[in-house]
Amino acid sequence: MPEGLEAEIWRRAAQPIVGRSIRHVWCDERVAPDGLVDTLNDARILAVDRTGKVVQIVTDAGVLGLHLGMTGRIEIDGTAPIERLEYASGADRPEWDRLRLTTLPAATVDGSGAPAVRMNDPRRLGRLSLDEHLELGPDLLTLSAAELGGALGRRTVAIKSLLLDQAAVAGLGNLCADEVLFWAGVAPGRSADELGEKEIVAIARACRTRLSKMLEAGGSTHGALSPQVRAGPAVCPRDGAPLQRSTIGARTAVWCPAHQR
DNA sequence: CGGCATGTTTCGCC
DNA sequence: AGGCGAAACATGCC
Repeated sequence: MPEGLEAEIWRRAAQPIVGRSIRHVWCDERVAPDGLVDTLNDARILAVDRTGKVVQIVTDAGVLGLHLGMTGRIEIDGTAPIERLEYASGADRPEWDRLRLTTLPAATVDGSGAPAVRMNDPRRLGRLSLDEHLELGPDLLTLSAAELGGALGRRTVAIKSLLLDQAAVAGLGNLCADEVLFWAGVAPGRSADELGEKEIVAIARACRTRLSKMLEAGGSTHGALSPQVRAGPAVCPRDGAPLQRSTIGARTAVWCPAHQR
């Protein structure tokens, strides 16, 4: 599930660890930069932030970045804010753990000794970073028409590909990009530079309004184009026309040719 | 077995 | 130089 919405859910859920000290760090060295463990041991957690899809644990010794990839999940104090991933195994095997971080004080909720932060990622496309400089576009939840217009420029890529470009707009993934275009009434394959002002306004507005609703509903899978709708032959939830599946930018786009033009 | 999956990075070609 | 598209990465599931 990890798109910007999931990262935001995890960021919120992680706030209880702010103010604690890191007692022990373990990580899968294949997905972490050298020196990460030594740097973070005994550091104090100052904040948990989000930049695009990246959850950032800010400490007085450095910023730990959690990139979830396609199948990464986070547990806080032994509790998973998002229980299961739509396009990943329902299993949760210890050998898929990529980060275990314990704190003082430890979790107070259940006294189970569970890590304060645990990242589990079956597919191992996710990774950890330390003091990484991120060059990302404006955030998906607050995107303005002016910001989107600036990102479009003279780009000739499909608008959907541009929305997935993290340097253009930060935090959108495949599901949210389809969802936003669905509500904005714009076909995903349209060249970015040929969009009119009204369409730019509609896309930016759809980001702010629809994505906020999806966030409160539970994340990227809670839109009109849910995984259930995407999976099979389905009709448009808005007008009943047959939905179309296309490959755009090497990803599957689901859209309604009747109202997305 | 083939194909597909919420993501990013890299490579070759304009 | 920089935009663009395809391929690669790693793994599980249907």
